[in-house]
This record gives sequence, structure tokens and C-alpha cells, in this order.
Amino acid sequence: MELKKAYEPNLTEDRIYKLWEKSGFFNPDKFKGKPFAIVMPPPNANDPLHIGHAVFVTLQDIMIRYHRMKGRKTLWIPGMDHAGFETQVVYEKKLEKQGRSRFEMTREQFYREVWDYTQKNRDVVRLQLKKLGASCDWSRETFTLDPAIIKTVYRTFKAMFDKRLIYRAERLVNYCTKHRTAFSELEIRHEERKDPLYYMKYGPITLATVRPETKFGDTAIAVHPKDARYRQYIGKELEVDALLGKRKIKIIADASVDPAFGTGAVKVTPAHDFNDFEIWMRHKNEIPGPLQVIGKDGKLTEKTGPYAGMKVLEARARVAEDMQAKGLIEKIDESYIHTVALCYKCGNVIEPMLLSQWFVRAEPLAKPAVSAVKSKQIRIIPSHQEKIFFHWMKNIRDWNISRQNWWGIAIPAWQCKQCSSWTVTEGKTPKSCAQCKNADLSRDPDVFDTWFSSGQWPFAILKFPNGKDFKTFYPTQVMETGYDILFFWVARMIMLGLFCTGKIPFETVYLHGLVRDKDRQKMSKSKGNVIDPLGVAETYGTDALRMALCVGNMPGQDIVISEDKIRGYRNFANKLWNVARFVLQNTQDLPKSSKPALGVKEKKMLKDFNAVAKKATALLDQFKFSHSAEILYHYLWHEFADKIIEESKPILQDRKKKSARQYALLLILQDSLRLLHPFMPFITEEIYQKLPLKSKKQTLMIEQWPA
RNA sequence: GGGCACUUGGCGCAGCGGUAGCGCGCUUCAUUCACAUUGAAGAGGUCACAGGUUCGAACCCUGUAGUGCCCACCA
Repeated sequence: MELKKAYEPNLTEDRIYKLWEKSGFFNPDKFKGKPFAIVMPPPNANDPLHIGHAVFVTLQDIMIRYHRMKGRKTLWIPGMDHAGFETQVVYEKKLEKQGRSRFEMTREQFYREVWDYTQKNRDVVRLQLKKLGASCDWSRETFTLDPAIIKTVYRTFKAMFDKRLIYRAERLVNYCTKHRTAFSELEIRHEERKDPLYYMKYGPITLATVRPETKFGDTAIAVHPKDARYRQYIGKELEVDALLGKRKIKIIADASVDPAFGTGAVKVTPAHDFNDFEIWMRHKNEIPGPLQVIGKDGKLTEKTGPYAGMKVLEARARVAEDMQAKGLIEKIDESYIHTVALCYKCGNVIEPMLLSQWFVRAEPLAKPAVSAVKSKQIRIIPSHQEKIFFHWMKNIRDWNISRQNWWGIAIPAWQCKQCSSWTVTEGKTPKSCAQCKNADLSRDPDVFDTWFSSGQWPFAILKFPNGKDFKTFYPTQVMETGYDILFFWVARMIMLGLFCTGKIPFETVYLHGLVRDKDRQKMSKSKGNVIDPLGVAETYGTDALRMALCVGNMPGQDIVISEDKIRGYRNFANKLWNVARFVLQNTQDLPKSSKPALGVKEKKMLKDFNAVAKKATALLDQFKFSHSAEILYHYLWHEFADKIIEESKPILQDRKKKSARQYALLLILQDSLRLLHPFMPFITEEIYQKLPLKSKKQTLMIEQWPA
């Protein structure tokens, strides 16, 4: 019964978490009730958790603990992500530091090393999630490379291939020459740049370009069909000085050309420009196809004579120089501003590359996803994010899911060496080509875009189609994640969930914001402004951290956090602790079984409390976690502690009145602990364990919600 | 170029039709009494700007400005 003067989280948190784990109540199996499930967004198994993870742990654990206390059969299912490309990049950086490179290793060796690395990180992340109080069911923890998950992904791939929702195509794709892989359009960043715009003479026609080095890949010159300046040339072939000697090039008319830009004439380089590729598609019969002059290494190919082997920028300067020397440059506009595409990871300029890849036909998947949200089957919080979702969905493009990486789920597709058609399986190596029965096949060396597999996560982790969990918990109730992955992940989960299971994957999407420091700066290691969640949890207690991440945290808006704020909630935890200390110390002589008649004042106190409990509950039901926490904070401190306890002091000295007051204080304390438990699980449990109650559950976690 | 938000006391945010609230900070006072990780009292806002709707607007509508974010194949 002896309570320390101040609450010391470090003396209680680990012990309390063990108590919960031992109780087995994280596992929903033995509970009845209506199911309530949240699939945890799996943290990457390549790095310790950062403060952003602490946000999702806090919000999801609040919902989970609340619904568990409400009597629902509650499942929070944890997992971890192999995080394909992300992890590969992290591991390659490690290799680099050791003076090694994956290109000196076999693919198998690399894979094995990354596997071990991620398994070690899983242990770290698991401990961190526990430290943050996550009440998830560890017996169901899943890794995104578990055989059952891969099997699901393969089954989906095959089903989509069979239904022609996945196709193989040679297309221009976004390619990073440093990472040597293609990306979807979501993985590229756009940046404004000022680059010289060269006006180059192609015979009688002058055209403007920022990329003279691609001129060797030109297959035509395009002008607007109605442009009087060039009408005489349309359909004709001109002989031009191509720097590598004379060369013939055809002039074509295409409406996409803007007569007002530059000279109104554009060189068509289908192998190295998205627009030009489209132009070629429209004029396939008139002009030659893509002519690749830049390789996957970002250097000019042997087709470029003296420029072969040069990197793009070097070649650009040299080509411009040489053309200028020949008098082929009319002028250079040095102040041209345009946007360039960059690799989101390394910032290198993305090189459009002609590659044969697997694509998901997006439109047929997007339609049902849009109607699911339109019809309110799925609700997105905050609701304005729905508009952003619709906007993206409306303009959705086919999705390149091939990645030229080593770390990831290998694509189960084999190409026939004879007829070059593709055979897709659910993972097994096929004996022969599905088309021509030839037995000589070679496997696609590529892996899936990680989002293709994580897009299937909710039903995969619940063991679709026949698993008990799938039948019990799917569709899940809430998907809580950051707004920054609305397209990457949430949209894909809705599309793939609907396609594979015919049902929505979740009923509500709650999107939280990015964590920023007190100067509104994004946290990053390079800025040195990161708050390590485990570090501050150690200093101020996990409960304080959770409150700091919850209060003032509005859906869809960035979260400003500072150590001052966390300290403030540490003070609150201490206040709660001392309230409990006061109540316990002053009610020791109240017999456990006594139920004294309450006076008018006590009745009023309880009535007020119940109103607060109701309000806090309603707010939780509306996903207003911040408000809910705030009114509880306010009640506990400024009503219960400042007013009720203060005015109770004299009454507790009064032999006649005291027992009714003692009883009321205990009741309010007890129920306050229940209300606060989802937000501050450790301290509330610690106090609960010390309450002198007649009937007590094994843990506060499964006590009944008081409103 | 298109879209989505935001603009309320020093800072961070609520409030979304009846003439402003919370937390932090600040000021003054108190202090061995559950808690100094404390208590009491207090200062501080023409709710970005301009119109409109309304008996009444921070809240609804229109426009303007600033800020932020997302999308986008302008050579």
C-alpha cells in the first residue's frame, strides 16, 4: 500500500507489460462479444521505431483498449514489413560502410544477409512496441515474407493475370540509374529546376530542347498540324547534320505539340521521353520506333560514337559544345524553368527507360474502390481526404509492379525461350510453357513492388480465404495510418481487398499527420531534431509520451511535439498518482464491503463524473481522441484534484460524514482509471492493482468501461 | 497547370450560427498540509482581409491575400 511520493514509470512499466502478456488477454480467442479488429501497419524491419510509429501505437492502442473494455472481441494484429526496396537501400548503405557491395555477392548471399538483418531488427522493434504499451496479440505476429503471405500474394498475382488485370508490356518507365530499378510514378519526386533550353538547328527547322544528348535517339520532328510555319514540311524527310554525319529525319504532325512553346517544333525521342513515346505510339506506321541511346547505367550507349560511355550530364555539355562549334545552336535560353523527376530516395534525376514490366490495370480496380467510399461503406477521417482520394483515383494510371531488386518477393512468372510467352503460377516452377509446351523457360528475375504485397495485407494476415481469423475479423473496423501513404497503401488495400475478397478491407480509415518539432520542422536525422520515442519514454514515461502524442493531434494534420509538451503530461501522470495516493491513504479505514449511503454532495459529484464519462466515451466513438483525452485530463486535475479533493479534506475528518465521502472518492478514482486506461495504460494499471476493491479483475485492461 | 487544406491571445491547438476556450509560456502571491512534476489569482485575442446571407457569423456564401501539402509526360 505504500506509494512513492512521485510516480516512477521505470519501476512499473516493464512489470506491468509482463502482467498483461501473462494474462493472455491480448489474444481475443477466449472473448465472446462482437469482433473489433485493427490490422497494425507493419513497421519496417530495417530500423528501430521513430516517433511516427509512436503516434500510430498510441492511437491504435487507445481504440483497442477502449473496445476491449467495452466488451468487444478485440484483435490488434501485429506484423512487420520486409520493406523491399527500402530495406535493400538501408542494407546496401551498411555494406558500403564496410567497403562491400552487393554486386560482389551472389543474389542468394545478399538475400540471406538481409534476411538475418531484418530478423534481428524484428526483435528490436517488437521490444519497442511493447515498451510503448501496444496491447497487440503477439501470438499472431506475422512477417510480410512468411510463406502463407507469399502464397496469398502469388495467388492474387495469378488471379489478376488470368483475368487480364495484370499484363506484361514494354513501356517507358521511371528508372533510377543509381538504384538500377524502375519505380511507379508515386515513387518519384518533382522538383523545379532552371536548365538551359537549347535551340538546335535541324536543317531548316529550329527546335528547342533541354536534352541535346538524346538527339541520337531522335526518330522524328513533330509540329502542330495547323502550324503554318511548318506545313510545307509535314510528311517530308529532311536531311540534317546529326553530329555523327548526315541523317534523314521525318517531319510529322501531332496535335500535342504546342505551337507557342519554343519554335513550335519538337524532336521526337521515343526511347527517352514520355511524351515522345506517346507521339510514336500515335505514328507507329510513319516513323521508326524507340532508339535507345542511354543505358541502364545512365551512360550513353555505343550508338553515340564518340559520346559513348559518357554520363548524361557530361554528354549534354559535350553535345551542346560540339553543335555550337558547328553553328548548329541558334541560341540558348539560360533562364528556362521546368520540373524534373527525381528518385524519391537518392534524388538523382529519373531516366525514362524502355523496359518490359508487369503492370496492373488500374481503372477496373479503382471503380469499385471509389464507390465503396462514395457509398460510405468506407469512411475516411478526416473527410476532406476523401476528395484527395477521389481525385487520385479518377486520374489513376496503370501500375508498374516490377522492381529490379534482390530483396523482395520474387515474381512467379516464367518466360518461354521459344515463343516468349509468359507462364504464371501460384509459386511452383512450371514444367513447360503454358502456350507452346516447350520446357525451356526462364524466370523473371524481378521482385514485386512492396506495395503490391502490402496492399493485400489486411486479408493476407487474417489468412484469406479459409482462415478462422478471416471469417471472424474481416472486414476489419479501422485502418489507422499516416495520410502520406493514402495512395501508396490505403488505396491499394481497398482496390486489392475488393478484388480478392469481394469485401472492403476496413470500415473506417483514420489518417494521422506527420510529426514535427516545435518549429514545425519535419523531423529528420540529418536535421538532428528527431525525438527518439523510446528515449523520451524512458525519461518521462510511456504514458506521458502517449498523452503528448494524443492531445492536440487532429486527423490529417501534422503533429507538433516537443519535450516541453511531454514533460507537461509527465506532470499529469504524477498528479494522477498523487490523487490516487491521497484517496488510498484516506480510505484505508473504509471496509471493503461497505456501501454507505451517499449525501447530496456525493451524489452531485458522481453525477458530474458520469457526465464527463459519457462525453469522453462519445468522443472516442467519434474518433476524437484528442478531445476525449483533454476532457479527462481537465476533469481529473481541475475538478477531482483541485476541487473535490480539496473540499473533501475537512469532511474526511468528520467521523459521521467521512465514509460516504470515502466511498465516493474511491468510486470516482476507480472509474477515472478505467476511462484513462486507453490513454495511459501503465500508470492506471499500476494504481488499479493497489485499489482495495471487493471484486477485482486480473487486470484493468479487461475491466468494464464505465459509460 | 490542376486539386486539397490552413490563417483564432507569445507558441501549439479547440470551437463550426447566439457576441471567444484549452494546454504551454507569462505576471503576482502562497508553500513543510496527496503532489513544487504544487496551489490561488491574473494579464493577454477588432477570430487574415473585403463583401454578402441572417434578428444575430470566428462559424454559412463569394472574392482577395498569405502559408502548407498533394497531383501533373510544358519539349
